[in-house]
Amino acid sequence: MSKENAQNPDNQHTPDQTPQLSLNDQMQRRLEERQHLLDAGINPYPCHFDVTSFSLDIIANFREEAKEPVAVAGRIMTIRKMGKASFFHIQDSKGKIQIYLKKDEVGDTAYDTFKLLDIGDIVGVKGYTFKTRTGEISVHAESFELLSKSLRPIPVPKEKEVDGEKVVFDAFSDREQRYRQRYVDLIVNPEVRQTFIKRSAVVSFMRQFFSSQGWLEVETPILQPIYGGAAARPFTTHHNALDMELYLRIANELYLKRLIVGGFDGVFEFAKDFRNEGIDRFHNPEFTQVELYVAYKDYNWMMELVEELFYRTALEVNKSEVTLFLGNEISLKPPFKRLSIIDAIEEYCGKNIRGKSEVELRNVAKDLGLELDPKISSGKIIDEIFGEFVEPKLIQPTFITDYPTEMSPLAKEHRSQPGIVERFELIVGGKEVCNSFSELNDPVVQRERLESQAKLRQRGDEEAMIVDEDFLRALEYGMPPCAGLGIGIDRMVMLITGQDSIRDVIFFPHMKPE
RNA sequence: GAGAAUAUAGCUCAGUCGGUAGAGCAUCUGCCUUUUAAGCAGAGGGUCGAAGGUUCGAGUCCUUCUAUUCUCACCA
Repeated sequence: MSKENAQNPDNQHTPDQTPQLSLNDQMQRRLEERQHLLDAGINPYPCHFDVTSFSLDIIANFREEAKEPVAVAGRIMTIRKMGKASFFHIQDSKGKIQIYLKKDEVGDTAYDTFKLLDIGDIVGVKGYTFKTRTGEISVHAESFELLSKSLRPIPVPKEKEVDGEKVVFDAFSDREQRYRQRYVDLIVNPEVRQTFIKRSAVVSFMRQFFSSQGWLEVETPILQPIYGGAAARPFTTHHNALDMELYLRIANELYLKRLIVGGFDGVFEFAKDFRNEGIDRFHNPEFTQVELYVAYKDYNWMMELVEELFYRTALEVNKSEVTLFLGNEISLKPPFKRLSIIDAIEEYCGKNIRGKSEVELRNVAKDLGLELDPKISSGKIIDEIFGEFVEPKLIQPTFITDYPTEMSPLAKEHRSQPGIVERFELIVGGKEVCNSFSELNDPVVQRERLESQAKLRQRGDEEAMIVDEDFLRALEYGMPPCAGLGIGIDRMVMLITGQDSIRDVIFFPHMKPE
């Protein structure tokens, strides 16, 4: 599999050749058992096994009168040896099923081999279905086969049913170990597996939803010579042959809009984006965002699309429009509340800031007890007030609309109100989950906006955007009116699956080296 | 970047006033042919996160470091 193995034909280590495994007594014993198996002519790592049935299907389709022949494979999770007969559970991709193994049925040699197996080993079993005296649907083994010997002890928790509720003892719960060794987490914590299955279902449903509208799924550069489309610091890398700096994308917005210029009616991309910023339970340095651009539409149309998308995704994945997120019961049933950012501040702070000057806004912030950086201007002040006093209170899905122009250099000026743009964010549980606007398509205005960003940058704002001449050239050819949308997939999955940390919806969250 | 908490057996955790390491599960040996947190009898397993220091003596007290978790800051 790996290059190291390919270069090392002698990877049939004997125990004393593998000091890198840092053996404890349990691993030592398992290595010895592996050797015993090899000595007995049993390959502990054969090539294939023909599976005919899966655990939960066997249980679902069980009929008392029929002994169905089955071949199942999976990892041994429990063993109960009772002298000349044994019970064990194997776990496959769908769940667990009990196996019953009797010495006088499989033979002495096979039974002795079975006694060398451990919790964690992967086996294939052929036999027939039956129900035990205590009523558990099981497989009566006629033969079994070791498919992979496990060398490390697996922290399998003990489970007990109390009044139909499953009680778990000594669960593998150390977060650090769970994230660093996600494979172990997935083996022993079934709810973790379910979360990631749901994540996959969310993405496939969205993909199907977008595709069925006739929009095109596309791929755009991750390595970008000029990064843009968001306000964030990038990761920088270097291309050797070209001897040039490249940036890992912080967004793909500007590339997708080039494709709208190119004549597609709708394009979307599920994109890994990278932002060189802090890590906490809502932020991972690489995260997934879907961006969607649809020609001839505006942000009002997009709000309706987002309502439908969230609602239908919840129904599809959870069979319910209700979800528990950050301790709150959330309903994703449309319509979602809509509030302009100015109205939201009035509603939650009792302050009318409509038409206020920068000095007046500063006084409002002061009244509310907010310390402000003296350098920031009106738009940022409004954003600060909103972020501090309003956003955390928006628990049920709420569209916040009509942001100050200076905070949104890629959005189109509002059709009837000066100084603000046609933009919305969807806030759920006090957190932003998506961002959208009627896209700015006037190349002259866009150039002015980017140039004023460049000035902010010169004054030390590291997150201000860079002038992207090729993007402006594309707009100069003419981009139709267009609605754009970005949804943070990780946060959306947190919402749908009820997880309170982004690390619980990303298989391998970023960790410092061990 | 700041603060708080945590780090002891494969897993989950105790460990008192500083006196030389404990439990349950897992593992090993023996018994047990429908068990299910199987049971019964016995056994092994520890660089107490790392490095210094105080002390006759440190899992325990002090200092530094590392990682994780939470909160804040930064940030969507």
